[in-house]
Amino acid sequence: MRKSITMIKHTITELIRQAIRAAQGQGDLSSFTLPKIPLEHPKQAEHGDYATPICLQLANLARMAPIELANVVVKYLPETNYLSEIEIAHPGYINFTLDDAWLAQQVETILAAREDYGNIDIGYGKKVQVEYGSANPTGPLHVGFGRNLVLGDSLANVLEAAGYDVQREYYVNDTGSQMRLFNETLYARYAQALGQAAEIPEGGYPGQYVVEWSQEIAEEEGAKYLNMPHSEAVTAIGKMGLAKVVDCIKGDVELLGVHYDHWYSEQSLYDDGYFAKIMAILRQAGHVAEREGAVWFTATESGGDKDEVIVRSDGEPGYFASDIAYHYNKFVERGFDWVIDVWGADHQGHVPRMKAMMRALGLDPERLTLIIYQLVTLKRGGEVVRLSKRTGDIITLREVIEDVGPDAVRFFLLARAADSQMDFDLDLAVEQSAENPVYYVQYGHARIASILGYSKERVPDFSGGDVSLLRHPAELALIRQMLLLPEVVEQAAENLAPHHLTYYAQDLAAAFHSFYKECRVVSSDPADSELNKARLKLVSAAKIVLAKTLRLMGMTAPERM
RNA sequence: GCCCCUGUAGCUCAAUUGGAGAGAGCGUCUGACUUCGAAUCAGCAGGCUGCAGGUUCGAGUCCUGCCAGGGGCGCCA
Repeated sequence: MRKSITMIKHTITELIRQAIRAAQGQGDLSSFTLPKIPLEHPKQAEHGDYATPICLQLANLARMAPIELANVVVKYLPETNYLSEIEIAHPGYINFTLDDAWLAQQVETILAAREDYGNIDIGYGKKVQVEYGSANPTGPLHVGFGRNLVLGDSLANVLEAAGYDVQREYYVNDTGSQMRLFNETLYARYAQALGQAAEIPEGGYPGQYVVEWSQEIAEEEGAKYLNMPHSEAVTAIGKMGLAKVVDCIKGDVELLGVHYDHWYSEQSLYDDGYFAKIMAILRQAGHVAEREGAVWFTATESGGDKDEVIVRSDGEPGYFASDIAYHYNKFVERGFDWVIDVWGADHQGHVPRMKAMMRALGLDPERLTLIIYQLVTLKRGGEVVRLSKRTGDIITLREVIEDVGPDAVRFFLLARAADSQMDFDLDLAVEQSAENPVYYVQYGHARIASILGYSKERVPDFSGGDVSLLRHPAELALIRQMLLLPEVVEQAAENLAPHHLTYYAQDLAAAFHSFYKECRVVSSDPADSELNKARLKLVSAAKIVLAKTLRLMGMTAPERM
């Protein structure tokens, strides 16, 4: 059973709310409705662990100077065991400092929570689907797609920790014109492999991998498809090709530690009747129009920026037809409360139509979130690498992972906000992978494992350790960092911004390394034996928090490196 | 031409969503291994947050106009 702990941040926020209400009840404050109470971490340590600027915000509403208001609020704040100091600072901040003894005690809380530490309850078990990756199944994954995978996968981890019921899905675009081109290419390569003269089609896929797959098919199946009607042969070979591509992609994502709950076939939307269903719904509601021989979704009437073709004049449904059916399936058939799609910036123009589609289907557009991340620019030694589909010159995710390592790739791709453009310099990535901050974090974890190993003979049992002995500034600083994990999870979940984890991970590791330098954990001095036990508890807790943070980012927590 | 994203230290990026002297990593420079891992620690230097206005008690963050970069504006996905 999944557990979660109450965040001290929320406890303090609630304390402030109660104080203001109490002051209003006693007539010391005029009555007004309370906004959300902001509580932040002051940048300077002398301002305490938490601070609220609420009195600055309420000054107008309360018709009082901020500093007077702060005085009133503080008067109504009850005594607690977790705050050692509450002070009012100019021009009206209230600063809170956590109590040292209370802090030390939190080590026990973390040890008891184990891998559940960091889990919070803001999702209330809401069913959410995160759809990410979803590259066209026409070849191995390209490096740039790594950002999509890492972003989506880490976000899914975070939402899970935040208490959502998360499903991870890969949408396999196994139909449409790109797929047909791929199949035609595959067939041409197959014919070539059997010594026939064949040209790959205009706009086809010239990559070497297609040649290899066709070769395999030729070896496995022989020449029988050469004697079939062309379209029949292409369909049959395409089916085998698709299986190979999907296997290839599954292998690629596996290398990054990405595991999907579900691979959803676009073709199945047509086979299972969802497309027919949504067409009937849209027609009945008057959201389609026929013009120029095509069937259009009149998005402009549902708040979209322009109309979109559903069925092309050649009778084939377009990609948007699938998108409508797919999302209808997600919300109505599969019952997701919330769907998050992770898309590259090259699809941003499509967002307003998706929202219009939601309205047309009678669904709340808020239930669909499109995360748009900026595309990765590939560089090699400072020069932009232009990828050419025409020449088949692509750089695969797999080769970069093999050069740099999965953890370093994940950390690098995760460490920026989705809105931030980023360059991926292949030469630099290999050169600098040894300096990747992920190793700094993992080293912290391995170091603790090493300490615990070292202590086994000298301090076989530290379960009776008294954490109240933890009073050293470096010890308390480490505990303070550990206490932030639930807040980071909350922040990352609320803003759909898993990149916060990478910064937190470094701060946490820094607090540990600093503590390690300052405080001897396993000392040979018998006078320190009780302190040793307390510190072994502290580092055990730190190991839990580091491991959890790494896991949320989809990285390994090594015992040694 | 219109729409979306971005512009912060030499480089790559953060900044709790409008809060207190704008912070990290890399790089530079100075120190620290004779007991638990130096893949580490302690410290120095580095800024007119692209430019100009505006809103606000308070702006890197919001508004307007410029400048620069990326992406989009297909019966491709």
